[in-house]
Amino acid sequence: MSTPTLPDPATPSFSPLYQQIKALILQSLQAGEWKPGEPIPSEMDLAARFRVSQGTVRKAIDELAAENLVLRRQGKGTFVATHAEQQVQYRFLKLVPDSGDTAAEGPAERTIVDCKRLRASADVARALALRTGDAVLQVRRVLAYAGVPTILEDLWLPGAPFKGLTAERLRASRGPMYAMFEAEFGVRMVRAEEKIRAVLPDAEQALLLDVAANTPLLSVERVAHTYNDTPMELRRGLYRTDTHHYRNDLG
Amino acid sequence: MSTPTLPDPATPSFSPLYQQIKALILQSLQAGEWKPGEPIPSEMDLAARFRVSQGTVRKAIDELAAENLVLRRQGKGTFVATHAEQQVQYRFLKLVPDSGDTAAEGPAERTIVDCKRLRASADVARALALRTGDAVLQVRRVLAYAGVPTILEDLWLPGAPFKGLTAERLRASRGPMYAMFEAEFGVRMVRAEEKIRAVLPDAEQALLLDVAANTPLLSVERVAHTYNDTPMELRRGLYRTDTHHYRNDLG
DNA sequence: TAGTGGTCTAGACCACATA
DNA sequence: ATGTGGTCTAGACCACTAC
Repeated sequence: MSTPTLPDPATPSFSPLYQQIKALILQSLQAGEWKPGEPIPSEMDLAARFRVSQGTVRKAIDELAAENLVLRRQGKGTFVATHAEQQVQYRFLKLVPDSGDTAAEGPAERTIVDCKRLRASADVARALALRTGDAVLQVRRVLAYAGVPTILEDLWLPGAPFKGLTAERLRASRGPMYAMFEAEFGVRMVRAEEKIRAVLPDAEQALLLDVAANTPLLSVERVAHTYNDTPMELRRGLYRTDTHHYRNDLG
Repeated sequence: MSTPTLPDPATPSFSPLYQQIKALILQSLQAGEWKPGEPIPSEMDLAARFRVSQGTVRKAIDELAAENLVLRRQGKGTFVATHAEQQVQYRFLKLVPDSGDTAAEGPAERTIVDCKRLRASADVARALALRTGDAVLQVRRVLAYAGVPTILEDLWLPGAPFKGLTAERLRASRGPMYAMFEAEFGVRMVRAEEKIRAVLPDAEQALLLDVAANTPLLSVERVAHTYNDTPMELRRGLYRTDTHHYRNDLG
């Protein structure tokens, strides 16, 4: 009944109480106090823990839910969001078949072309907030739909958090790669930004995607971030857009 | 002091009260009871009008604000969103210069190439929820940055709501086209969806964008909707991505 | 000073899921 | 029956804006 985990509400600090609560919950998420897919404590429990009203906790969780960090399920609880969810699988992949029938087409067939350790070039280092020459992993893979190679991806990961990642482990994993990152390396991708251009493939890329050298392709450069906006992946994708398109909703 | 504009809260219907309030406010927005840029009544006024608590009105407005239909300004009021706002200008345009310095580059130079009335083809009619052969307007324009033609747009508008739109009026208007649609035709674009592909230009397109015929370009097909998800514009853009890129944030 | 939206609380009741 | 999140209310106080 004495010092709460929290700055005294009587000294309102500078940010609203619910923002402070949100930050505290975020810290627990980041620290791994609750694992992806698991429920976090109920609103009442959190309210007691932080010595605020349930309504204040609710507003904090509302914002976390809006940012897709947690998932509310009525009657059951609030759960730590995960890329392994069936409903939100491939959250970051916006390429959809022209038919619009995502389900009929089934999951992509995935081929790991390559996975090697190397030293970060200047631009890779900049994107991952590393220093040039730091250890990184580079993965190249191809995704095919109905036997048609459609996506060629090169991705770079910081060496330290992904120590032990090999082509074999990539081939062995079933679901989305980001789900594997969560389960095996404790790295949760929370937000990403993409820069999209139209390009022509080089000879090797054309071969891997089975297209002519003059076929225009989407170049999608993605930087994915974990908590605190820490960049944890640089991904350069080449998308064929003869049977698929990149879909974007503008609110 | 008798019949409220609202179903009796004692008969809760099937959707939450705040959703019903939201729908009623939406109707007033759609009917033009308050014009773009103007304030809507205060939360207290709306609560009295609908005979619910201020908190319920607040939650309804919260959702409208999250959907960018209204804009809250502390201490001043809640305002009908508009495309003419300085801060949210070009809400739907995701092409940004590679330098990232949007401001330094200044607004685009706009050239109206063409504006004509014609009959809707099958695909245009489908996108605009019209019948093939219905009257539509077609506009073609080029946007240039620092003298470099960068965007070539063809857009189709339903004939009826845009009666009286001419190339002259387009050339005369200053701000974003969507702001002009609001002010001159009472049509507010609220939501849009885009399908993006990589393509090669035809001869005419290459000429207008001043690029070689084998230059890959982004094809951005946008359908913009007004209230009630009514499609009101089909726009096909060709973007040069040598100095700009399409930027997308994935939450 | 008055009015607006923003925060915080406390309590009642509802809808859903589980045991 | 119990516990969860979801809705609704009422009232107090804060922060910002305008006059």
